[in-house]
Amino acid sequence: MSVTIKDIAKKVGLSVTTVSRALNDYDDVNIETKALIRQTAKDMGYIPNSLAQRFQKKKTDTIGLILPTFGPRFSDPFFSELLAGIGNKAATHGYDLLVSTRPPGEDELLAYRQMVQGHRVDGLVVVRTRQQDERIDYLCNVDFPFVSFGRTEDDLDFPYVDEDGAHGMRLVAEHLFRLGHRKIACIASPPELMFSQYRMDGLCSRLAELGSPLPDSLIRRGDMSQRSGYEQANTLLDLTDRPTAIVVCNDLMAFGAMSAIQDRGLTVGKEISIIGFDNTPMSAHTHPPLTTVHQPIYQIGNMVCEMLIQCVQGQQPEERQVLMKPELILRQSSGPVPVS
Amino acid sequence: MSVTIKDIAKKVGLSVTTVSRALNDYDDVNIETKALIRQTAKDMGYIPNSLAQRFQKKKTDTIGLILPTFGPRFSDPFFSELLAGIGNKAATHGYDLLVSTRPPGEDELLAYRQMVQGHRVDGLVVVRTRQQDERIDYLCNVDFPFVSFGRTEDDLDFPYVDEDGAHGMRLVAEHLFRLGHRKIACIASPPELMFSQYRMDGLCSRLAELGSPLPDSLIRRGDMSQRSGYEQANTLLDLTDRPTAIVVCNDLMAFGAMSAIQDRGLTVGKEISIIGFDNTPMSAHTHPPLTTVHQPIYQIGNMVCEMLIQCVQGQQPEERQVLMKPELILRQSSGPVPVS
DNA sequence: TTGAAAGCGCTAACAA
DNA sequence: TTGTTAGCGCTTTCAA
Repeated sequence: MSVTIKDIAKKVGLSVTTVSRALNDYDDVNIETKALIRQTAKDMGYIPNSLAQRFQKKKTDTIGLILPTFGPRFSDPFFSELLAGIGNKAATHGYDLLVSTRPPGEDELLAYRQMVQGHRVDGLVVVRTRQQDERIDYLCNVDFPFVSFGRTEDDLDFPYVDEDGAHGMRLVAEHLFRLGHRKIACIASPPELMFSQYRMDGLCSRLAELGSPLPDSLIRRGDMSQRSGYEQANTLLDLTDRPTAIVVCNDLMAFGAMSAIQDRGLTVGKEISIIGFDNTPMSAHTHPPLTTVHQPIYQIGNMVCEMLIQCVQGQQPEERQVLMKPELILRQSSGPVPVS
Repeated sequence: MSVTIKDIAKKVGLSVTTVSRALNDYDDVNIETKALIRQTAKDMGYIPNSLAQRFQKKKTDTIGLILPTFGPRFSDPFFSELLAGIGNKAATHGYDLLVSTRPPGEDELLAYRQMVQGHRVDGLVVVRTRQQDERIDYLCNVDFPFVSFGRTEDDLDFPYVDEDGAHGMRLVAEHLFRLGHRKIACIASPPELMFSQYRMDGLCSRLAELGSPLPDSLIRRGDMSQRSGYEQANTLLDLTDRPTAIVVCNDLMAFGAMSAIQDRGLTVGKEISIIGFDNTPMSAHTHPPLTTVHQPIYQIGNMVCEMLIQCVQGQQPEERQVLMKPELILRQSSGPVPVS
């Protein structure tokens, strides 16, 4: 089986304590002894049993992430990029990443409990925050280290990174208004998701300020998938007084909306403008390319992870609550209102 | 701090042994005693310390996955869907998923060593196999449980799931040939990836059989990203004797290729046909929708995970090597060769 | 049906 | 500079 420090101790004729100290580079070990032990360990192919180490230290050197995935067809580029951002940063600090995928609901909170109370991870990343977020309530309650991507409604004082969705949408509103659009519709994301609220707030308030408020009759709700973007766009296109622009709360639904428009022989960016949100890599490569709001997901993953590791190691991150200013990426899916 | 079985033992006035046995549902415990203990445990909010359990049992109930990600901009829907397939299946069996992201190279193998020899996981999933795959050599050598998604060149006898890429590409070749295309080009994926080889073999051999062999001058290599699909397509479009169809080895590059064509004012599916491979959710929503080869990634993730868990638990999976037959999905990006 | 005790591999307080 | 010893929380053998 595996080589243990006991084996090494036996081989060199010293105690396990000394071996342990030598391997952990303590400086109360004779320098030659240390060299001998370390060489022997290497020769014997010793690799510490991390199960034992962790048990003993009560640290897992692992951070957890529970992805809220609905249904089997989960493939939002959002998550894979976030995962990479978190995972790569974790790796540079010697941390592992433990991932579960659970649909929101009963089971989800259980997964959090198991990670926390089962001592499976040292800290958690929470993503896709909701208005009243039981996950965050729980983690605050048990005082477990976590950092979230996103805020919540009741402004608890926990560390987070978020993008300023309201600001992003204000840019969108101004852009469309400047292009002359006055019949603007919107396909929103699920209202319980916190970012939906910020984005809608920004869009509605800015449009109202500009004197072109968004009527309820032109608001649709989708589930963030292409399919639902497609379906919701169709209900808007069926209206007798069709909108000239549709603001879509995430790129994926925007792609679906574009198909719906094109299926009717209309030209995106001419007859109808479409604006997305996320700036997924795909958005630069649709036809026409999609005007959208950039969200630096990979960097956000990096930051969240960095902050979490600081928390876990007992330091206060210098910035506990970060709000990133998004940027509007102009492409060809949005254009001047058509003269008709 | 956390509740331990010792606390429960104290509370009910029994030994830790009895508590442990009651909680593990041994049948040599008085039925009433058992009920009392379990109820008490629940009341006290006991959750076993998995660190201790695992250390003791020498099992982690965790499977590992190391994603070979190049560069920071990692967002292939392929991985997120595979991850969901593996993760969800793992969860139903009570297994955790430990994920690292490493670019192929030195560090990557080290990550494997750490997972294996540090007892961090009970088994591993290997993805994106390469021709001579050191990861697989290593795992075979140390006789560690693993299942791969993909085969290797030297046909070692290890468990895998793969899709029959050669077959998929044969379908593509036949489809284009039937549509009258004779000037067919190809944007291939990196040659060291095993699936590239199968796909190219299938494409080239079938086209040759049909009497329309693919000349080297019409083969390009990309890195699987949209950007590189765009660039490589441009080099093909610059040719004086332009191809009438381009077969692209993955959807992402196909999307890029479509943009390149459209940027020149050409119509995809009319002047030039494009065929992808993967059937990512996005492919149904491009304009025009992409003809592609379906690869059931989520299900493959499920199967790989299922097989691995069987291996880990010491059973032989009934099928050790699974090859799935892909299907051609006809959409509007491919059409009859233009009359010119 | 229950309990005492050993031990998993490692670290660390304390003693020598 | 080194060794002795205890202990992390749990399972499991053995004895009662």
